[in-house]
Amino acid sequence: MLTLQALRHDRDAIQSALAKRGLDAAPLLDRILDLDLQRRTTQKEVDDLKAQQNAASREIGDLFKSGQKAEAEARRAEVGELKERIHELDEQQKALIQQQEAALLELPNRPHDSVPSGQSDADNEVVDEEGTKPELGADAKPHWELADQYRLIDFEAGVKISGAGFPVYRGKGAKLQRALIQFFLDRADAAGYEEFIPPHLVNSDSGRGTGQLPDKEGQMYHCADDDLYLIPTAEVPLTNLFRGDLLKADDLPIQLCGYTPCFRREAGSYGKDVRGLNRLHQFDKVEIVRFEKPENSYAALDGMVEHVKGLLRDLELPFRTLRLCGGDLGFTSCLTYDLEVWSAAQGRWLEVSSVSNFETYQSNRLHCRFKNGEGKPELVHTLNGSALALPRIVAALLENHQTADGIHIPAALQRYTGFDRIA
RNA sequence: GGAGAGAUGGCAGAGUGGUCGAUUGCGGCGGUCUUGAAAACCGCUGUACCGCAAGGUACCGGGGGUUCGAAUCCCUCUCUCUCCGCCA
Repeated sequence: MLTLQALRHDRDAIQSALAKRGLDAAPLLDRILDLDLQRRTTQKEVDDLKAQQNAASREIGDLFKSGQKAEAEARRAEVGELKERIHELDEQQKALIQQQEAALLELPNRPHDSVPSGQSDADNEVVDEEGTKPELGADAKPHWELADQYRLIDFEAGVKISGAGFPVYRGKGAKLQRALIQFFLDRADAAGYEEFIPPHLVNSDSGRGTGQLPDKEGQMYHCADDDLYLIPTAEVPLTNLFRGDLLKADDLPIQLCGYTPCFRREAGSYGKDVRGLNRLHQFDKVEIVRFEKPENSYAALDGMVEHVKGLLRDLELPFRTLRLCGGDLGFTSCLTYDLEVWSAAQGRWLEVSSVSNFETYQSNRLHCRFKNGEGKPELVHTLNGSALALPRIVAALLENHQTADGIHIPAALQRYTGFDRIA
């Protein structure tokens, strides 16, 4: 969430930045600042009363020690009244803080200056486009047909054992998954990201830390008996590794990566979006995460985008980069680049990566800080990106690289698959 | 699942009702010494909120209670550790 300090100092700028999301934040901002004023007023009052009580307690202690019992008893009665009033004000202040927290949670992150305003994904800005879209014949097949033809993925078996959105990979289809994961991890490692294998179930504190809770409660699978959530992305456990920590300036930047399965309920999805591998309840992803000093975070963001582009180039997939508009920008993000690959047989772009800078929005909830040059604790900037999510990559690989005599495996991937063609 | 022990500042670890926001060590910062460094010695070194400031308030796992006064006593929750049981 945004910091109160930012809201106090930059209210108007924040309001106009949030307008790019199509959000009229004025009422909420007014409410938060009003609650803030009330809280400060109450605190001043209660602090003064507590100061009186503390002073009285010290005196009473001294009186008892010097044997002035009567005097001490008299003072005790006085303090009784103070206590009542203090308790009352404490409760008031607690309520104010609670309301303020709730209001702050409703407020999304402030979009970066470069974020275009817009309503939906139609208004996203295409930053660049790279690679050549293949010319496929009229008999080109979508990936779900190819997956069936070459016996790579059994969607029906998945339906039987779990339900829709839980594909079963088999044979070369399974090997391709494993090859991609290994390829992505090796590339992340080469780029300086330390590999982690985190838990796949997390507690609610972790969900709150990265902003999935309370905002996207319904999107995560929840194990009610143990109050644990299946991770929707490795971002959650990886970022929460440093929840509550005070880092040294020398520790930064921190670069992590990890492969995990990801679980998403995807309530409300339908139609062509869910066909084949386009949208799943369980899928595999390699995630990269960075903790940065504020002055470095946007350079780091560019570096992450470049890293992802390198992967797509080596997979010989045509792709484009989008700068998300305010309306499409995630709740917790300041600036997000989406990378999309061209799905030749479906004739559409598929999102395969989302790279974001959250600035201090997550670290404020996480209480993750570092000691800056002056030795003062300061919130770190957090960033993350998919590098990469597998299903749509597989879809694009199958569709784009289909030939009359099978599916060609990109050269960079062959040492991982152990085969150069699926036939 | 059963029994017991514990949770204190960046880390380690004292503190069992009253100047305790907290002894000490390590780490960090500054200084003396040195050509430089190490060692030694000296000093400083938690966070948040309110306040122009002086200063005030809160925080010893979370929540509640007793008391004029709680790190310290009571209740409760969470977590960690040890032992036993079960088990990949």
